[in-house]
Amino acid sequence: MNGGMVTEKITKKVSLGDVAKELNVSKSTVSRVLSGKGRIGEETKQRVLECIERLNYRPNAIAKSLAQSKTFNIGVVFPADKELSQIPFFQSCLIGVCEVTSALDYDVVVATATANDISQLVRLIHNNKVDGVVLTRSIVDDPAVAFLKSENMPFVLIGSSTDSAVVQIDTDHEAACAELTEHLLRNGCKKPALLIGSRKHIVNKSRYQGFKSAMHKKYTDAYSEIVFDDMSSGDVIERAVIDLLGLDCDTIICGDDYICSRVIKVIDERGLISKSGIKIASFYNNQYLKNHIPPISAIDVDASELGIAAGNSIVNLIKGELVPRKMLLGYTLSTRKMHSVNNVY
Amino acid sequence: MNGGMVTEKITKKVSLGDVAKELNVSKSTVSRVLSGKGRIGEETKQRVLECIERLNYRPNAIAKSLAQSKTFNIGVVFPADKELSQIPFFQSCLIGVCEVTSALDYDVVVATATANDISQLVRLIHNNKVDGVVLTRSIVDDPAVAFLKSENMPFVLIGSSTDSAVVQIDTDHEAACAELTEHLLRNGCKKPALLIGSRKHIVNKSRYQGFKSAMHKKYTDAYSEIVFDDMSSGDVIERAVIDLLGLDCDTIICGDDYICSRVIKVIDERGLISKSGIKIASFYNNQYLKNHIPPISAIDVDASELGIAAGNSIVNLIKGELVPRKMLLGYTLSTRKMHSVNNVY
DNA sequence: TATATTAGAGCAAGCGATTGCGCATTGTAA
DNA sequence: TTACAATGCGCAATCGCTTGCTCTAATATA
Repeated sequence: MNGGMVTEKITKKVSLGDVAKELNVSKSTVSRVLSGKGRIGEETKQRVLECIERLNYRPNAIAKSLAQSKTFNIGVVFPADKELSQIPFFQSCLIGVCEVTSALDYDVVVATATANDISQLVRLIHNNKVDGVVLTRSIVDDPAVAFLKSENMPFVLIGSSTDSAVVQIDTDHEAACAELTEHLLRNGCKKPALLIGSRKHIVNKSRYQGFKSAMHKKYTDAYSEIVFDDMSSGDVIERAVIDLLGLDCDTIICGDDYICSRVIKVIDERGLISKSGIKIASFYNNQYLKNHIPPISAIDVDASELGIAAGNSIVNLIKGELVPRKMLLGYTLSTRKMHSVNNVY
Repeated sequence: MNGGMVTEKITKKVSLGDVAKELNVSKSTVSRVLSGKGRIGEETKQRVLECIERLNYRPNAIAKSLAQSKTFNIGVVFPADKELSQIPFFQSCLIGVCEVTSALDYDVVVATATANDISQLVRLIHNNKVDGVVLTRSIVDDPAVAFLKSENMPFVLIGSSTDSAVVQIDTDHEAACAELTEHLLRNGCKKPALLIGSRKHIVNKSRYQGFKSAMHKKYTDAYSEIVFDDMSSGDVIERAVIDLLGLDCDTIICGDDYICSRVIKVIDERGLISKSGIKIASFYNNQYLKNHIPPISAIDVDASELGIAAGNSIVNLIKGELVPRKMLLGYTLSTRKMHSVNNVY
């Protein structure tokens, strides 16, 4: 707008003291108009605000942190395990958390972690860099949970925990899996199989429950179940599928997109979809799998919504407000049908 | 280990002053043994270290930041645009950045941004919360780049820029696309088409160059090219594919996984893969697409490697060291063949 | 032995905010 | 008119750590 840019660039950052000096008022006064705490005359207030604007003053968050012993940062733990690092679920969570916390004037600092290595998280906490943490997945005996509790650090978990003291935000996986299963049974499925990862992941336990209860309602025991302890190997999954095919299984419910993609591979390779009419269902199926022909029925979860809820909860928790101990968010059952009518599913 | 836990939990955080007092030395001394700067006698040093250990003292990173006017945080800008939020590429980048910065005692704070909205980034910078920034995608006339330059904030870009002053870390997309194209031409492809997103994304310009130069080498003009301005709509992509099929195109090179998945859908729906033998190639193809039958040839990029390089560069930049202005990292051409021999590709 | 170095450690002033307390000044009730 | 409360602001301590400078004692040099 004007030619003053150059000189402006050269000037050092202006501090609260600078604007106080400029106005011949005390730093307290400036600080108080900024924070809204304390008693300030209307006129002074306006003068201060004008000056702040004019000098382009930006409060230094670090100094504020030190004075208040708060960081205004919340930590997000991001799984870095090989088999999880490709799942967009966490990415969406993160975006959701950022969205709310940013609006509440908090920032998000991330630490990656694996099931065995939480050293980045430990560093973060020990350096006092965050006021609270959100965990984005849950495993049983999670060392991260244990650590955060021992450090007395507020945290919320996206997922479920057997520890009723932790604040949990989750999809109702049990209900979701039950609903998916029932849908399949109502639509011609005779002998479904459930293919999920290790029960170390609590989500898998829930799904297993949902699956069983749906089968039970139908008074049938004609199902199979397979649980892997090591999802990272595609080969294991593929062998399991081959086994299932030998057991007259007519539908495979996959625990996540990764499993689903491997299942598809085995079936496609053998051209079995069209021949034997074996069908596939899944959870979380992402945009790639959504385009699969024939379509896959799936439980869709809005991960960014989980992130948003988690962000709100952790901030409230930090502020000492009451937060629900367990929140269950909705899901969507997408039952996709073929456009050509003869393969309704 | 012992029963002292309870009392330890109750005690307030111990500060540098506490350990100084305990040892009857000055705070400077403690500070200096921690930082390694200044002259300290060997014996005192040992005493201090022992005491730190005994009292379980953790330096307060905030106070350190204030004293040194450094935050030891680096910002990572994460795209939140709808069509990008599902791409695991950025997630891997992030993990890579975290890995190095954590080792160098820096933390990562993320800000999401879209092509139009960089307000989270602005907040981050204005609050003085980071010492440097890494951008994870490049668009022409990026407002984020302009902003960071105007704020005089060090940053590196994962991607390429026409602005030769910015530090860039990228895959050689031009070479990669040329190599992929040549591979296809050598293997029976007669009339390939390039399907990429808007040239606002610099990566697309590069690929276009690579494609053209490969075609030129082969002295052929028998190609089609299609560029979308709006990748977010799957319908647009699908219509484009139908157009291409009408043009006798025998191979489609997709700019990314999202495009690829839509292309696959159209082709699968029509059963064209087997019938007309149309083939698909892609960039970045992820674990889901990797399982596709028939296989897809693709350029693989190690995103976490890009993140690692970016993390190193930004830290060096912050420290005032020299960093290469432009780094090109490797890529892998995965030419997948069918296991059944009659469809080599 | 006298003098110049140097090693080891402390003092105190920052860094840029927040905040409890105290002191005028004004408004209000007695 | 007097006493008291409310209002508006400033003083200075504090948060926990860094760092330039100073001082002393030990060591090296002449």
